[in-house]
Amino acid sequence: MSESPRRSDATRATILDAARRRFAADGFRRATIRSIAADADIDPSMVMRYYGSKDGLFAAAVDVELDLPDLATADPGTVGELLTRQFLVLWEQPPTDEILLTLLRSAVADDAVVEKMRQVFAGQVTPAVLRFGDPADAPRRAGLVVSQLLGLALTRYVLRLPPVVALTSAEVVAEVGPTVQRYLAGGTPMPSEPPGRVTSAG
Amino acid sequence: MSESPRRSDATRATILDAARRRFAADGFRRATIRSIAADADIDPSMVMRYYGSKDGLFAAAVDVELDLPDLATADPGTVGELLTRQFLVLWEQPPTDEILLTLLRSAVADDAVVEKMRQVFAGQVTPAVLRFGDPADAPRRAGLVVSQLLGLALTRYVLRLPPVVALTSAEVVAEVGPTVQRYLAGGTPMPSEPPGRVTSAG
DNA sequence: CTGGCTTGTCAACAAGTGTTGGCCTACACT
DNA sequence: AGTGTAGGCCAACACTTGTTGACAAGCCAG
Repeated sequence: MSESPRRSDATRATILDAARRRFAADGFRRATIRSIAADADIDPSMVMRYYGSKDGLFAAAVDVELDLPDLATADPGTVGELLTRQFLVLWEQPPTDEILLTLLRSAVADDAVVEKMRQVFAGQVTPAVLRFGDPADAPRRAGLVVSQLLGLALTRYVLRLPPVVALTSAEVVAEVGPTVQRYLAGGTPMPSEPPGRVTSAG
Repeated sequence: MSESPRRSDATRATILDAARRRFAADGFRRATIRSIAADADIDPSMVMRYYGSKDGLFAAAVDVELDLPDLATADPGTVGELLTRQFLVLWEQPPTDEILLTLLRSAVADDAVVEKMRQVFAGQVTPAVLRFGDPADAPRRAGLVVSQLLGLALTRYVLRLPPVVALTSAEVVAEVGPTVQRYLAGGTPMPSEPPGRVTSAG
């Protein structure tokens, strides 16, 4: 498969790198082929030649592997902190930091990217949670975990709310970790139809 | 103050209504003046005449008053659930539902809207939290609360992750309420230098 | 050196954008 | 009725976008 390394591989990589930065900084729609090409110091038409279209370039730019830790072998008591800490690493270290920022920024504006995020959720997050606790509950628990962690990413890396930015990594783990832990452990406080209890909501 | 009601007030309102819907559905950049005008069944130039520019229209469309409950007079034991429930109401009832969706969708793509969200945070959320617990800690606690609640909105109303969408309002309150409660109560579980406790995090 | 293929450049297209000015219509006031 | 003014529509501008095709330069095999 790894055929003769083309002479243009360097250009390809340069384009992809510039694209990741631009997409992360501006989101899908604001980032233009022309601006990406300018950053990479090449002609816009080259982007088209190597990636077919802007969509093709984007797809190549956001191909991500989260490499979540194996929750099955983790200490059940601190798995929430473990996952939170790993999440911070993903968002603060290359190359995933720019990719995730790109996904989040663009997902909120483009339906196609929303689908991509659902795939990441279903294909990488839920399976990780599946290896911990009751499998029947896994999607629900994964959803709750993601609601907290993506909210953290949103306020810390996109909206950059000062108090959230000010938190150190250790503080984030100490504050948010227990929340993730509780969601992962999954008390299922009150299903849809409790047998004999009173439902306070209609 | 309330001068003679212009004949065009109805048109103005129609435009604003269509704009809110379009902005909420498509975000700032995708929503075009032309599409909004088409929805309102009027000419695009009318939008310009009444709102000056697309930015002016947007500013008018996202003017929002959250009307958060007074946490000072609330039951301190269930304030987390109260705030979570109120948050759900905001996101599921007109007219705030479309406005908030618009803000969230657009904030992630436009820096100007990010600033607007910071203003809402600093001007409406933090003051509400300020009326509960230690004032010195308020921004930090408000940030954590918002990280959870905006993450909930993101996964439930924007990304529409199936397990999160499937939750009933009561279930959301039951699951997320305690998290908000814990953040609001603000144990400051473990600053930088814990006195004598064992820290499992490095 | 001479072909053929890759790599790169230039200019242009078609579509869609926000925005503007001119013109027609219809109401309100005298 | 006549007239001034506000409400509304049409066509066009200037600009940016993704995308395409023609054409020059550079490398490699013969």
